[in-house]
Amino acid sequence: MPGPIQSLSRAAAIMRLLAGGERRLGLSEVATALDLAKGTAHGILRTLQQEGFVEQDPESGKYQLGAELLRLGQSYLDVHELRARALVWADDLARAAGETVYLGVLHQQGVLIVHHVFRPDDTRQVLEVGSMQPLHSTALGKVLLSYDPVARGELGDGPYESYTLRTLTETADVDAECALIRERGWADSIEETWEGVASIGALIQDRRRNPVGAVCVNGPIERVCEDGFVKPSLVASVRSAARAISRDLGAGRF
Amino acid sequence: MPGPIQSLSRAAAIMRLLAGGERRLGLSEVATALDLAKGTAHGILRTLQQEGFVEQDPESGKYQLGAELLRLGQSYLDVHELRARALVWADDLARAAGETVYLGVLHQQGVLIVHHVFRPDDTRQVLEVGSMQPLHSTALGKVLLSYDPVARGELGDGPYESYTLRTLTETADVDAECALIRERGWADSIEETWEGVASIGALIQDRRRNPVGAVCVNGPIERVCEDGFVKPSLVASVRSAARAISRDLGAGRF
DNA sequence: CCACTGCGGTCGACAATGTCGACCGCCTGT
DNA sequence: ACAGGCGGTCGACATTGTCGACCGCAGTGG
Repeated sequence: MPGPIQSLSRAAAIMRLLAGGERRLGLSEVATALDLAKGTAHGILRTLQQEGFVEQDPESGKYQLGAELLRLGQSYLDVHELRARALVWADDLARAAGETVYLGVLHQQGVLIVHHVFRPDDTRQVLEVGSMQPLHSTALGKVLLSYDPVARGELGDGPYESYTLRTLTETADVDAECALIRERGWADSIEETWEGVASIGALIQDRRRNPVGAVCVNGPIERVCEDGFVKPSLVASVRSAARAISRDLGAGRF
Repeated sequence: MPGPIQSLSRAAAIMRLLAGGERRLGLSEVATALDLAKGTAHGILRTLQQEGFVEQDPESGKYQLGAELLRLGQSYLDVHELRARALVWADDLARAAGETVYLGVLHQQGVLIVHHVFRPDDTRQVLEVGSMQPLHSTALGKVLLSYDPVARGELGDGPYESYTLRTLTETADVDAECALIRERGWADSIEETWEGVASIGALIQDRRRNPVGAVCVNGPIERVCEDGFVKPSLVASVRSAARAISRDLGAGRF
């Protein structure tokens, strides 16, 4: 049965729609947005609600995502092998670098953050686990673009979204950058996504040498850079952390 | 169409199954566990995989939960009104009490942790957001049991699971405890779930005075208790935080 | 080395199933 | 009081998901 199950795809589309709009959505809004008959949308929403994937505000009748998704998302993290192996290394890296550490994997057209170590002893920070970052303007993303053909395929062509003056928006520029990254073995991103923020990333491979994710350190440009370039000592720390995690995954038998 | 959509319910069951077993599951395992034809299970898994809810280990062919669940789970938190309003109050409470703070809502037969403030300046701790706690042996759970008839209904009767010597396992004992909680307006749990750990919880209501969740402080018995009882000052802090959050939700118009 | 057994995956017939659009009652704003 | 919008229901229809037999492969024990 090589066709996807229609009702399931539609249910997924509804959940993505609910995740996208920051506010609750009514039945009719959902139906028209996805071009479904109201009855059909209602049947799907009813089932999703029953299963806990969607909740309905009893006052307004509008729908939002449900708690079961949080629970299952947590289960995803529990099983995630890369994350489990990387926990301790990421911690060490954050301590050594004195900066925030992210661990990301390719997901659809972006990088999904699966682990986040707060910058040691600093102000309050928000946990980024579960959020997405763009492929073409972050260190994590550019690492994956450089080594994972699937990631490059997902990105496609055409001008990419610009976040700052330094964002690379042209296909040719990004591809050239990726060639450089492959050559030297690490990626950086200096104010390409957020003003004042720079990061350095490196690849994580599994036992078959397939790219499975990336680590990066992330911090204010004043602390991460020197004379306009990222600090070599930080690059070394990130690369050695990435190698350590890869070895832990079984890629280390050189 | 008052019947749930079969394929959707089955897909949900598959995801729950994958979330339950800590290891990856094969197609046949899934099919037999849920009493489905292999072809049917495969169709559902294929669709779930395509949508990112399930991933397949290309080596072994076995299935596990997918990254999209993490992303959607995060979106759930983003929209969650109770959590958004409670963020700052929970922080204040943690600082004032010097202990871990949890924020939980009823979900199925347990309490789902939707926010977790780490104990201030202490050792490394694991984030509990997304995990579940039992209803009958935690401060959060007993608060919800006492005020939310739905929670009481979900719990059912019969001896409950015992975690320590102090866990209440009999229906009558739990109900008596809940009556006491309603009378005094707060719940505690001293070593009823984990040895050496005590917690104090209070109810959060929305603008229509419906129970929507609970807050608690949680810490080692030596710091939370005095002479075998929880410290009154902590009780006061928790209750005032719960009132503050409720007021923020619109319940405060007395 | 080769049956054998288990796996994940495919196929096509069948009818159970989800879909559709008209309809209902309710609430809100006019 | 009315009109217009909402969420929700209903029943006929045929599209759609389901089923069980089948395929090729990999590991295994004789």
